Amino acid sequence: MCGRARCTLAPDAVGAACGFGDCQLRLIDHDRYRPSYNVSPGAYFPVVHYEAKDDGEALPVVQAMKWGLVPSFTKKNEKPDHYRMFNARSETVREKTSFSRLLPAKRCLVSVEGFYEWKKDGSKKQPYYIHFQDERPLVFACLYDSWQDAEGDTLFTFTILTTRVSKRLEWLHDRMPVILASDDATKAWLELGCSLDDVFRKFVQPYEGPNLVWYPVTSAMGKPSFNGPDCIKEIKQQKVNDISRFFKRKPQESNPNAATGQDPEREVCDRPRDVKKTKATASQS
DNA sequence: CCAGACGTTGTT
DNA sequence: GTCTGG
DNA sequence: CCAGACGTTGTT
DNA sequence: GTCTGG
Repeated sequence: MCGRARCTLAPDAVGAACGFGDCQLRLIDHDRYRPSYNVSPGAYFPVVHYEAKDDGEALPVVQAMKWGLVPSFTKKNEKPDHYRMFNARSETVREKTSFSRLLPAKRCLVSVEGFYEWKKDGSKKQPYYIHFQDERPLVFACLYDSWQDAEGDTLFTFTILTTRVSKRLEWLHDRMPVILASDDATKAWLELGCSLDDVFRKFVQPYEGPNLVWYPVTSAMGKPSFNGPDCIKEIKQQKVNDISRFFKRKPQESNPNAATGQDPEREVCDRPRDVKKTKATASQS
């Protein structure tokens, strides 16, 4: 889960989403970040974390890092593979040596407008765009690391924690990213005020809120080179899907919208078609 | 002790 | 770096 | 994650 | 099916 996303956020929006709306965060390597409607591992994202200073102080910064963890112990001559560790299972992240070593001091936050997930229907694949209804950015719990290449250049990379899927999204997939949807949650992940056990029990959980919504988008965005606002433009459902549904052996049992008669594949209807800001009723979870 | 691995996804 | 396997 | 390629021989 | 490239 979570191998593609939209991130066109400006640094101030990233800071605000991560709970630093009241201060100007220092930017590191920000020129490397290219806002995009279709980002995959290997691309730079604006990442929020605490930078340890020499005097012991730790100040929050927005640093451009590549999606797809390249651990510090990677061989210098090795070619970085950003697709090997772009996700980390939250259920096992404390046991896995590659990730557990990062938990004490390499936690970070990544903010995006939304992410993509492909619904598999036989041989057909239909991508969906998943986002907050009020267009508030999502914040993912992440871990980062740095690696020195053969030339001595330092590469900063991160991985997104995943968890089992929420009830509302289980018709689509069985995994989802760990979404930190409150300032308490982002602060707990970044600052670790309480114990790791507490953080995992309280905040590293599937996001179940009803304001996380979705709609189908063009399959053209499956091509990583396809970019622009058309990636998140809602499309009408294909007839092919209706036909394949007719021939399905079993009906969809775990569909939370079945009782309401709502089509789970077109969950959100009343959203603006473009990127303009709207006066949405902001709801917090 | 040293050597070697260190991951997630989905699909079957 | 740190854990597992031999 | 998805998309796209996936091969050898001989001859010029 | 399976590997590579983005």
